[in-house]
Amino acid sequence: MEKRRTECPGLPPGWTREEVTRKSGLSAGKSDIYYYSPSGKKFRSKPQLTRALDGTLDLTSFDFRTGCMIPRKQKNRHKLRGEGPASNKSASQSKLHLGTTVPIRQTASIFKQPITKVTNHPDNKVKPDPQRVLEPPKQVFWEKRLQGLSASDMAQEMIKAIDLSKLLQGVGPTITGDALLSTIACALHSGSEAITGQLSTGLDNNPAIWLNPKQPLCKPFIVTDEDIWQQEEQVRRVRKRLEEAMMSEAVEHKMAESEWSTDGV
DNA sequence: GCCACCGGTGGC
DNA sequence: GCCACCGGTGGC
Repeated sequence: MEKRRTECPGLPPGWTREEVTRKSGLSAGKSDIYYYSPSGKKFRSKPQLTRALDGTLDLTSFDFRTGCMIPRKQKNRHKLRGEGPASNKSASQSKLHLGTTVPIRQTASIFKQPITKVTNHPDNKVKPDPQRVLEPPKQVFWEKRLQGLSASDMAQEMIKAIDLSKLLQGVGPTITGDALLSTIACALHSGSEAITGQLSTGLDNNPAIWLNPKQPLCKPFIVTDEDIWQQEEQVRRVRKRLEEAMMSEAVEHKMAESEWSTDGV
């Protein structure tokens, strides 16, 4: 085989390595190694590659020819973390940097990579996940855009949030609002037993009183059938509004589509 | 003008 | 002597 282009395990997903065997001339039989970025740019040498991946990946221990990370030698146990195998520093210089050298990860493991399942089967191959490669980068703090938003129905009328304040009350002076919700959410997700709240009395006045760590920091409460029904009803109303909204949008979409098709092409 | 391909050489 | 790296060029 003269040309081989393969995914490279030492580089981020999307980068490929190619080995081209020289066919003629004095150097016939020798081969050249090329790397291709996900965008298709070709790289002919390690310095070129290093410049392209600068700040993304440390290629100190990257073997350009094989495409693998060279494992650090275990012989010299005094060698500092982050020092490449080609380090020319003398022992005394190394000592000066003891504890101040910022460790640099020597592998590409900060990137999500396909996993090779090792079996005895010789045809076993790495199967990259195309979905992950195609995943678009997220905008920084994109979640922030959702902050402070409230749901509203089609008539721009705000949908009232489910009101738990009457039913659930925190214990102690600071357990209100978000803190109350957090403590309940935490108990819901971390434990499997029934949530009863703190059963000890006098918690508001006596800071030394025994708290049950398995229960949220709220007063005992009873959820009635009426409470459950009210919540369900609220969810039903929201679902109905959503359904109506989606239906009307689908109708609009259909109309726009039919206009487009009758426009003539 | 681009680029695949091979030659030349500096550093080891 | 080897080879990583890069220059140069012929073919398109």
